[in-house]
Amino acid sequence: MTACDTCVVRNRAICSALDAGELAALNSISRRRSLSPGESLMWEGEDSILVANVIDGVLKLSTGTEDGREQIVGVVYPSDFIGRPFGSTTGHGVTALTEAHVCVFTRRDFDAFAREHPALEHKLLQRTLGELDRTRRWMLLLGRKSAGERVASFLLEMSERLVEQGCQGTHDHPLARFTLPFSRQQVADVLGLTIETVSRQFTRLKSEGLIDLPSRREVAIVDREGLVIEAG
Amino acid sequence: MTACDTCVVRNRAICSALDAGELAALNSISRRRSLSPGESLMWEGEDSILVANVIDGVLKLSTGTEDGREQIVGVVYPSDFIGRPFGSTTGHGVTALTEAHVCVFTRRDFDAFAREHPALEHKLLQRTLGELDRTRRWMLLLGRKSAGERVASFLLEMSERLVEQGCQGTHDHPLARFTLPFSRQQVADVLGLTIETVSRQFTRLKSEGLIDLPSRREVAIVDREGLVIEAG
DNA sequence: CGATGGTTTGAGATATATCAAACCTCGTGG
DNA sequence: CCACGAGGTTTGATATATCTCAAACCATCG
Repeated sequence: MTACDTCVVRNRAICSALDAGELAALNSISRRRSLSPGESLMWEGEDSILVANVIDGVLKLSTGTEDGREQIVGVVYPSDFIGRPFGSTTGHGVTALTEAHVCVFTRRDFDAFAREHPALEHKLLQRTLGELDRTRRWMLLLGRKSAGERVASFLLEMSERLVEQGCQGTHDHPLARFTLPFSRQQVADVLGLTIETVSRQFTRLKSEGLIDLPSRREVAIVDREGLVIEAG
Repeated sequence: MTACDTCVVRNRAICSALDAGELAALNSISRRRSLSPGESLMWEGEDSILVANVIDGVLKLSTGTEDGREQIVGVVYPSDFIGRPFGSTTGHGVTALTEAHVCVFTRRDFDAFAREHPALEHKLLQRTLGELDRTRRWMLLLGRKSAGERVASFLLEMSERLVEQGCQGTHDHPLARFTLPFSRQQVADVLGLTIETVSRQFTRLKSEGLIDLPSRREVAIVDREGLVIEAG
């Protein structure tokens, strides 16, 4: 009985490419780790020592300029893969936004294992291609969208990605209501805006009846149609 | 004697993972194609039918909003891979910026071939991971940098990526002078700015002695140090 | 209850966009 | 050979979205 046997992301993470025996081998080089909100798993520019799978929680990937401006360049959810295999350095830090559990490997071990398991590499390739698609879509937002469009797009994406993926195929209806894993400042860092601008857009969308804000971290989408239009 | 035998990117593209026999098999499902500047190889939102390797030339990957705003989300050079294997649709158009030659596969054929050649998939994974890194770095530029910083960063990146990679390892000195494969409008579409702002930054950098502009498409980097500082 | 950290609101400053005109460059045809 | 026109580029004047700075506000927790 290994940790993998009870792993909740067993069927969705890249590990799903492996059979029982292979999984046992992978398990033997892995280590579980818990992270509290704000705790970092890796730092920008650091030698790429670790890679990991997200079991539980939400983490941000972020870079910054010398003078302290920050940009969140990615957000990862359960079953997502973290880190830079087959490379020497990580271009961004990885920090937990919520309580999180990850399944960690040293890059050395993981690289070696992956090279011997093409099915695993295939899953990783698929995941990486998907992440690249998503990242490029985000570039349109950062390069060309207004503050209002950015915030609306952001809320829609959140409502889609925060769905608790039960093992059974709960067929991915976007949420009408959810708790943001981000502070206002972090939302600003995702969208390339300032905290004040984000706050103003939130209140505007609320006053226009498109969303509701029951509490600081909670969002309810009242008029999804309208929000889609607002998202440009 | 196949087309691959004389291919100039033979040793740099993902094909370098294959031996002579495998290469012959790959060659049999490939097709060469020439593109003139402005010609498109795929369109945004289209079913993902083709993938390709760039042999020669520079191409842009771009998306846009309904109301006509455009954002270039990637630029590909010789030996780069184009398209979305293992996926159903392409999220961005692919258009030649210069005369270009590509080596095209149907996605069906390529997917099948790749699944049987792990070494090829491994190369593709490495390339995709690198592209993801580069794209995320670009997000910092789009989200947090000023117009001046963007243009300076752009020129530095150009000077690094336009190096003619000879077969022998000409060890990648960035160019002091090069011809832009972009119009001013396209530079604006890469940087998320307007054409006027780009133009003004070019003339400013020139007047400050950091660069020279011998002609519309040519750029000479006079003070690389200064440009790096300017890039933020 | 008061302190603290995050958030919202307000007033003003500023970088970039927008609109418009002048300016090159280069190819075409008289 | 020169005049012309067209497309792209630069320059200028103004508008505006977003940022900046500052204060008020609000939940939370000791």
